[in-house]
Amino acid sequence: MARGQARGTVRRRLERPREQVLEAAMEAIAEYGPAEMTMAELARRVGTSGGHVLYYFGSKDRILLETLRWSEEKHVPGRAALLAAGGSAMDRLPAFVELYLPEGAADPRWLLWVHVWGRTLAAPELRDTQAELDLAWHRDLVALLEQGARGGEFAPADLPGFSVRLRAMLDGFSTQIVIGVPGVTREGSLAHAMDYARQALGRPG
Amino acid sequence: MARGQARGTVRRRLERPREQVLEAAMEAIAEYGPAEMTMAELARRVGTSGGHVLYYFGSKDRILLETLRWSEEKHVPGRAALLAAGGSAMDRLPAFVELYLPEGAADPRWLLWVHVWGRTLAAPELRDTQAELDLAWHRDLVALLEQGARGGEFAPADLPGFSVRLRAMLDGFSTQIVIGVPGVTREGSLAHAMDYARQALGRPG
DNA sequence: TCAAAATTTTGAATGACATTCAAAATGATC
DNA sequence: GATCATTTTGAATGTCATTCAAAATTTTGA
Repeated sequence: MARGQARGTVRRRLERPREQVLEAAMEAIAEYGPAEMTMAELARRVGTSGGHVLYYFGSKDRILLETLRWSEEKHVPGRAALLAAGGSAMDRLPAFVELYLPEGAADPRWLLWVHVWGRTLAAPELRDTQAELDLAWHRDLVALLEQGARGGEFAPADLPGFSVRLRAMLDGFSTQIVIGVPGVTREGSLAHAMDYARQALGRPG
Repeated sequence: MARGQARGTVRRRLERPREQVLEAAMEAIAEYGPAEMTMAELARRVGTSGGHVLYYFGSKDRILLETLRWSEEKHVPGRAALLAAGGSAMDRLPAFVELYLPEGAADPRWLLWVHVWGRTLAAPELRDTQAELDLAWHRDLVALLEQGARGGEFAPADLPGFSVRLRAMLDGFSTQIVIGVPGVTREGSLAHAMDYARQALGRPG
């Protein structure tokens, strides 16, 4: 996974340069958006030079991709807790969806997703990481659903298929939320998603 | 709608400059993608100067937005025919979905959608047109569904709500198709969408 | 038909950027 | 502590969208 950034070498000036840069990138993205975040500004924030940031990460695309990964990783514990919590899966599903959706318009994590989508054809090396991050959500959603199925909460169904469909729907809503389409909210999107989920997974009887 | 481009003035050099530019833009986007299409290249294609294209359209954002509109307009007749065709709405729904989805990876219409999403926060003037184009799909989908409901094909339900959910799902699939996520295809996405539709609109009885 | 007025068209700046790179600084190794 | 490897810098480079003043062309009104 790592690529030479962390192979045992000791750092000189910057403490945890990777962390620092990604954190600064996230802040800059929250302020300006991914396209408007410049190497110079990012360098200024971590107290180094633009050239150095690029020496370290290789390209702006890679910085943004690593920032997306870093931002996605923050959700892992929350999802794990949700999976471990026990109880009704259907009752936990809204919390899962809430983790998935953007916090609101201009949520930096989702700004990154949309930005990275737009860069993927030109920079196909972005694809693997996206697939990997997506798979993490898929796995955990399917795991949650399987808990529900095992517990008899809903009829045995094509759970992975449902996960694919639900996440596609959530991607659509998330896109609209993050770019600020008027009238599309986190709450409304959650309601839509749960409407679909209840219909698709409805009680066995 | 028009803004001074077409208020009765006679054109000089270029015949139908708007059409020509948008057509050329579409071709360039199909070849390079929206971000990589340069003003210089676009100008070359229509035999004018980069400065002129911008004099005419104001900004690259506006060109891309107008190109998206132009590209969307091509779907209007197809949708209208579908609505006028009569017969089972559920049977016509797949054709609607096929119109909605990208033709495949790198479909220029969908490259434009994704690109415009990414520009929307920085250029909020893009929002109205997006909403307008989206509304056209929504209206026609609801109209098709209402035909089905009137014909007793499915139980009376929240048709507009279903349209919102289905199109969110289709947006999610379309994004993945257009950026070339491996394994996500037009056919699979159609099947997913119809799976949802049948479940949500299933027979009254 | 012609001259002023209006519009279009050009192409050369401008200013922002990501990226590259050679040189300088710093740290590791023996 | 001298050599080697790595990191860091900051000044080019090259690519763009965008701007703008000047030139070309068309329209208008007599």
